[in-house]
Amino acid sequence: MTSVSTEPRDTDGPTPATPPTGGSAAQRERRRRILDATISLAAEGGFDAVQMRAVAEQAEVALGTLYRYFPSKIHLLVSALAREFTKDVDRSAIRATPGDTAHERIMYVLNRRTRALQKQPKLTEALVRAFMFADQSVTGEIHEVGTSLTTVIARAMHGTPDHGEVTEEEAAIIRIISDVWLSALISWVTGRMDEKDVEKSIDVAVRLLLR
Amino acid sequence: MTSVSTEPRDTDGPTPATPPTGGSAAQRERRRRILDATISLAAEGGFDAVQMRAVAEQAEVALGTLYRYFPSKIHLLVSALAREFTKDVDRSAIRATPGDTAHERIMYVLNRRTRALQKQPKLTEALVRAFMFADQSVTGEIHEVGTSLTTVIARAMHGTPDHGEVTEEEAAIIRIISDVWLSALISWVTGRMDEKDVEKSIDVAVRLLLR
DNA sequence: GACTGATGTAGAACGTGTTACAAGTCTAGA
DNA sequence: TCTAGACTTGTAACACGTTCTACATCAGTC
Repeated sequence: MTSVSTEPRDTDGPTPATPPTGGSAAQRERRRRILDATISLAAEGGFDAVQMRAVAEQAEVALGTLYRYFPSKIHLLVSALAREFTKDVDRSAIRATPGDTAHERIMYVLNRRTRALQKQPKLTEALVRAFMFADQSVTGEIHEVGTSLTTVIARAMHGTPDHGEVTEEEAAIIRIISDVWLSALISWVTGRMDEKDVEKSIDVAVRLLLR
Repeated sequence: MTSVSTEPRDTDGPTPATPPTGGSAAQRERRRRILDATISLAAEGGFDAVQMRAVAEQAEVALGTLYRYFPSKIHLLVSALAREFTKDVDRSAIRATPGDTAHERIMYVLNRRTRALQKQPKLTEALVRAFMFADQSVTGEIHEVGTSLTTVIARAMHGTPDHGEVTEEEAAIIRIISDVWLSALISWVTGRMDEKDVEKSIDVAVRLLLR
């Protein structure tokens, strides 16, 4: 499925590849349709239902075109995840997070997001599995997701939309919280934790880390 | 690759399936050969090189037999991981972990294991990716791995081979440390962290959690 | 308006995980 | 020893991610 060993393989220069912005209007439109189709299929049937032929058909592009835009299924799903997360970041920039303490605010933000994901279990399963399965070639998209998450938590920590300077220590804490959140999400997706467990495990982590 | 939706599919009763113990001597032997072949192929070429036909050939069993023992590639790899981890647990039971503080002892244990994994990057990549990609049907094997890790950390925390009663709080801390360790391992496998980063991120987590 | 290179389309083809099947082999019990 | 049933084997077939190829279309340039 993934081949780390092969060379860059693409000798052609100007592939639209992945950038969300840039390209003609028609291209941005196609990209949007592809990601919409991905989300829609994932929401219905999870990871397995996101079949490249099905995505291409629903997005009304040829299979080759799909692969020109997203070089693999994993890229596709992680890009979809990145797009969704970016929306959240934009929202979180609008106003301050409610809550009196950093703990409360972080829990507010993460729980809100967790519940949103839990409303669409299939979609979440698809996105989380893809994220976890991603290899080296997906570094860019993964990083984008990580940055979104970090930004949102940092904002919640400080309680203001402007993400000021975070100290080394704060950055470390945020990273750990992200790790725990993702792990919990995986456990939930794979049925090893229920919704309560997820909230509790994050709550414990935040409490231990912020004391 | 994975289908959660299908029925149990096996109507026959006495499948050897997965249990490491039980079955005839020949069966235990076959199981061992299969896991050995898996590890060997993974060590050479990582996840992609563990091809079911190749495993079957190297283990000198038919493809159908391989699937009777391990119902999917993911089961196979996670079982291999579980076997390796179990060995570690057995070793850790033999004598007390060196180190004067819980922090030191935990770092000792995790770093030792981390370095062992880093010596075989391809193998680690294969095992970690499989672990992360596992779905509901692999719960049993995953749990086995989680238990091993928890046990080892608990022992290190207390400094004695006998894992006495762990408090709720300790259990929570151990879980978080496991999460961070796994996340770091993934980041390392996918080239987003180097070896130093892995150690540091765990060190920070342990320090923050044990203070 | 014709030419050219990039982009898109349709569909075949290939590789690997997984399943299905027919026939051989081994084991326990009569 | 013979037989029934489970277990193995070898092999074909299928599904889906991915690649490849031949042709159509479109945008920009002369």
